[in-house]
Amino acid sequence: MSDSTPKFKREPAEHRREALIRATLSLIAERGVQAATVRAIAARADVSQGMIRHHFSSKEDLITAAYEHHMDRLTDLTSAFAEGDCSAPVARLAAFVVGSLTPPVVDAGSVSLWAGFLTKVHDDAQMRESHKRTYYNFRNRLEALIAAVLKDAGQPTTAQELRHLAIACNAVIDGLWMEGGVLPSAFAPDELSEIGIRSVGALLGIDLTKAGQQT
Amino acid sequence: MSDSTPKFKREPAEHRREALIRATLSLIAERGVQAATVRAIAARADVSQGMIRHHFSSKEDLITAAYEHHMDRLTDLTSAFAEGDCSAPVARLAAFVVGSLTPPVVDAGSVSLWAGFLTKVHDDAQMRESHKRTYYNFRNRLEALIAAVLKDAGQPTTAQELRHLAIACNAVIDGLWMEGGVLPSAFAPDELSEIGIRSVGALLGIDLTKAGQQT
DNA sequence: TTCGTAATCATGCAAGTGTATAATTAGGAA
DNA sequence: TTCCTAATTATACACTTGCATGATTACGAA
Repeated sequence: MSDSTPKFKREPAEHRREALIRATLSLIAERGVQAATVRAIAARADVSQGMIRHHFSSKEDLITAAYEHHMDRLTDLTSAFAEGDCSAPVARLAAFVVGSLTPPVVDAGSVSLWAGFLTKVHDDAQMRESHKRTYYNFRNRLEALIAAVLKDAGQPTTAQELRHLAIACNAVIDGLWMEGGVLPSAFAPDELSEIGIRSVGALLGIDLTKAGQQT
Repeated sequence: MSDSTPKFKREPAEHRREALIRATLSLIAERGVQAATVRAIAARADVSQGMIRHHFSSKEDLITAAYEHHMDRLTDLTSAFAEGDCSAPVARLAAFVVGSLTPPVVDAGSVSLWAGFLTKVHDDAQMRESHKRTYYNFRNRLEALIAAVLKDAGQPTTAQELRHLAIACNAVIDGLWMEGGVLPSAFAPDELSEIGIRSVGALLGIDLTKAGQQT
């Protein structure tokens, strides 16, 4: 039997894993967690449903992997703003804030995705660990930026004070990010990032508005 | 056929609805949204599963009703703090913030519940409307408290400025509330409310720490 | 070329889902 | 008391879910 066209193609395991994760994320972002069924994911990735169990130990495992991928991407996306050519600490912090509060980081699908995963954090230990990791990852980057800004401004701070400031700034950013994603119509364009810049500035006692505008 | 004990009792419709909503909320808070099945809810409410369709047009309808009930309760719980015997605006605002950031408002089940509902906001119009209502309800109460504080302090403000401050304060509170519920071990007792008090104070340019301690 | 094997697919299964339906029955009205 | 009706239950149905199984098949190694 001479086959003309192969019925399927063998891919490196890593490619397949990525494809399945991408399919999962797009599905959840569009139609919610409950829409991410084994069959739907396989269909979107253009593979048979058996592939999920072959490349992941369970569907839950895939979901967890997708969550980590998504959160890491969000953090990276935000950090990329701060890593720009601007060298002054205030400018980098301002860029970080603006990056967190504008598309594509602020996005309905992203928030919905995040909320869906949050529900699993409650009873899944692995998920909780994953959330903890990404939370601290983001907050620690923020704390480092804040420390640099304060040092640059000649404002001495204790470690505890710094920690509190990072927690507070993180909270404003998270809160604004969330509402911006859920109720985009409730805010004017650039309103969120403007509020973010001013709020973080107020929390630190430093004016970030000039640094924020130049971005 | 002489019946000794009745096989069931007839209850006013409102009682049954409340019982079903309570059962739904406790179930979701404990084991997540996906655990809130028709059968599980009925079992917890000690009724047959047919009751759900009899008192609500669908399971989704029950879920929505439960969501509204929960969010209204959270807002009421928080507002109750501000309505205390303290008459000074700063004290009332401080009490509002502390109330938002301590149990029972800060609670793992509450946050998980809220996150579960948030995923539905994305594609269910009725849910989105409900979320919008509760969000504005909370934010407007906060804005009123802020306005009173600023007026009391003799700080004139424009409407837009007031709006921005309310959005920002709301964001910090939301962010802190969320992380406190999800990662309770990440914060010392009273650390959240302390950060909240200081942050809101910094945003408004007013010291709330004295007013916060007395609560 | 031949062949082994791991990747891939097609199919089936048991459990659980929301909903529909008809049979019961409590409790007030006549 | 006797009925009537709406609240309540019990059961069944059609469908979806995640997972397991065994048959295929691509593709590198020998």
